[in-house]
Amino acid sequence: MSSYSKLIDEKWQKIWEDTRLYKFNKNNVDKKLYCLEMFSYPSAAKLHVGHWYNYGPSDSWARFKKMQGYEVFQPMGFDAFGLPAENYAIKTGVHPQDSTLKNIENMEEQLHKMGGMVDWNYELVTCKPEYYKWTQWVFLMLYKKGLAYRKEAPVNWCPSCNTVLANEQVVEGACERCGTEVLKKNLTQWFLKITDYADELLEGLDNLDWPEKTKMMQRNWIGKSTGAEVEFNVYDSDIKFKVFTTRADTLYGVTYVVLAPENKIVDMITKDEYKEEVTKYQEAAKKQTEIERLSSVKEKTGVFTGAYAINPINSEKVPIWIGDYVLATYGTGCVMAVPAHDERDFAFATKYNLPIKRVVKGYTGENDDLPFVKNGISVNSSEFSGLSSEDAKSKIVEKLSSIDKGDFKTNYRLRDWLVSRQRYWGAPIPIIHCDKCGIVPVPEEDLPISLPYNVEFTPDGKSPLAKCDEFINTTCPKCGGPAKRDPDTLDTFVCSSWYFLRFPDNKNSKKAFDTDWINQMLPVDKYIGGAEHACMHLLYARFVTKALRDMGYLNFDEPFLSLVHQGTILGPDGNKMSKSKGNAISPDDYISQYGADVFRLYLMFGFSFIEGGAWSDDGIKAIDRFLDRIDRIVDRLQELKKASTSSKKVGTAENELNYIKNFAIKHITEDTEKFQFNTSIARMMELLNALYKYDQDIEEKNIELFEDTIATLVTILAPFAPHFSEEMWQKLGYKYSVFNVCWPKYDPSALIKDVVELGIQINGKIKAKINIPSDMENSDIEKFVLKSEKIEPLLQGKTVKKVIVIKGRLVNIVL
RNA sequence: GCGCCAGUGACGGAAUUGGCAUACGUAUACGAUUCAGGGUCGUAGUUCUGCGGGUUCGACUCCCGCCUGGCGCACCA
Repeated sequence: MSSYSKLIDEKWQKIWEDTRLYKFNKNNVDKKLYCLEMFSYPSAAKLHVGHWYNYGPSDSWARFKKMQGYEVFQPMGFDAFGLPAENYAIKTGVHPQDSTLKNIENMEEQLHKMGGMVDWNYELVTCKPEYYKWTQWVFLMLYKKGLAYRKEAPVNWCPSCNTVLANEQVVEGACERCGTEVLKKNLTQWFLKITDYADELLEGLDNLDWPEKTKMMQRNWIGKSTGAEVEFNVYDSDIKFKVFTTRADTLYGVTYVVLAPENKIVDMITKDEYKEEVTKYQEAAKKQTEIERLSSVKEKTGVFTGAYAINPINSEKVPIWIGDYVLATYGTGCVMAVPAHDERDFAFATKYNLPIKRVVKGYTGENDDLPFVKNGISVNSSEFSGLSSEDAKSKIVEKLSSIDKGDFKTNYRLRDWLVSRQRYWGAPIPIIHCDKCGIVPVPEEDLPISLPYNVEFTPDGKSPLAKCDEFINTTCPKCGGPAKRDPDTLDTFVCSSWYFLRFPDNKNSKKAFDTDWINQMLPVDKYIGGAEHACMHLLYARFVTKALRDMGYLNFDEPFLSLVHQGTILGPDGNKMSKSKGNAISPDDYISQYGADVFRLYLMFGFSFIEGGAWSDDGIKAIDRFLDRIDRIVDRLQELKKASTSSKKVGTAENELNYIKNFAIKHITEDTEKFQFNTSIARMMELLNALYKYDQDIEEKNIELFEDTIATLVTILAPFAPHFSEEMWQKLGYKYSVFNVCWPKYDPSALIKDVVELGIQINGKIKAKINIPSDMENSDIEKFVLKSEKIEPLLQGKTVKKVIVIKGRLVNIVL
């Protein structure tokens, strides 16, 4: 049995706290390293494996960096506003504030038990007025900069949560949280103009040390598309409309146009005899759920409006249809249909017997059956016939531009960020609505707009705050007349879009943060958290950072220079852990049985950090054994020191041990840097095995080397098993704390072996292994190998065509 | 449907500027132990990288096609 247990954890946690070992020293800001893990939602349940898997390994990385001499800033906080607490309140009657604060207390205690290197003086909690005051300030700044605006929009409405959802929170037409089908509803909502930054958000990705996959997701999400806008006139009318297209080269092939059913001009152009049909279709489209509307397998439908449009390039008259496969929210809400060269238009035209006109042919020999959607050579396109699709695109747009009927245009899939929620548990939007003065921002000095405690928040589709008289009624700061506060609260992603700026200056009561100080402390050097935030939180945080930079509050462009996503730990059965499946692993049970370090080590050793994988109980026992073995070798050293004197000999065995020690230092340093904790720990195990071997094989030991190697092992282990390593360090009789020791450096000369073993291949197949002095020349190696007793017989009667010698690795003999 | 990533012993996983495949651990077997069980210590094996082809002296690694799994996007004009 190991002497390590959770008692050791408690002992060192107390000592660390008493000695303030993890106090962040502001004077060393020149050596700062901001290591941030995504803060967590204070849930009622205990810390789950996911929390440990995020915070444990990240903490080890941070400790590793501290030992390398960095002044590590690793804060901890809580993303404390949001729906779960409110839903819980609706169900149980416990006020969100009460449950949230209690949960935070719980989680703080549990996080302490993990043994993280956290300076808790920098803690922040987003639902406390001293934090959300500044969330409101950020909103006001965005408003003043013209980046926050209100508009009526068809929004995603979850009838179960009774709230508006952002596009990102709708998954396959259903509410991300509760799975209920999402409906459309028209409401006046607050938006943040993230689209103003679309291009910079896209281009900035190139220089970030982020997982390629995540960058790709953001690129897709932003969805930059370059093309042209083309203006069509409605026949017999003054009405004009624009379409967006990426295939201006197919303009001669337009045989009809389609408007989204929601498009405003539909009612203006529809001929009387088609009104009934069109209205019916619009109603039906409105009733459709997102699922039906967006399903790509669904057959395309539409109705004719009776109106015609004039193609600006050839003055052809084409019918105007409406169809729900055209999205009101993308481009201009209208498309020009080229059935010959677009699959959707082709399907639609076939169904409704609309003409199909080829204007592109394939290159010689290419199959160009319709619909032919690739680039080719323009045909039937007047003076543009014969041009390549690429050339025709630009030439046609240039012509349109010259007659003022179109121009090059870039579109984005990214939409503005909808931030208002008809919910209680969030930061109130600091805006006042006055009948006389309209929208009036709350003056900065009046912040925070406090969230009242006694509010009826049962959902009925209205903002709970609207029903709270003492909150909603106020006076207009401009005219002094009676006015109402904005009844909505901010999306919690607003809270988390700037929290990393607040951490280093969390106690500042005068400003959200001090610009000079934050410019020194940021950007975050290493950001660690789940991949599920790739398109929301990470994009919003980048946007807010850029906006604040443009207002002069920051001098850097990107908040997170380097990003790592941890994988997911699955249940022992390989499925996602869940209570209902009964495959959840409770960290607490393991902590009390084995101690925090065993649990943390197992999480680092048993998986590739970014991959994750299925839990296994056997793995944790292996780690327990590993620590036990270290404990025993430390005891063994004490014994040896008492019993015998050290030999000064440095022979083969000593060189070998020294080699493995330096090999371990080198690789652990490199691997830990890259979050490859599993291989780092494997190298420690090898080093430990070498120590056991040395102890067993060698009678007269070089105890100094033996001790030095053990000390190195404990030092290297410290970031991974902090409590245990402190205990061992103390047992070895060294001065507190092991975390004040410098991370060891390896001696390159110790890694050069006198003799190396080369693999000998004949025609690429390994036939033998031969020891060769490492300084032997290639030509000598060749001679030596060919004459060696293992190889020579194999070459009898054969001609050696070629010998390839790869120094230090292998020799390949080609026959 | 499109895009990206992955597929390695019984298992978790290592090794990709092409160079001794399976480090480390688990499980298994055998041996040792003042060895009941358990623990501890030591030793051992796992014809070979999803499938088929190609390039090469040499391919887990590069190229082409396919299969399987995961993730993302999904009428974006």
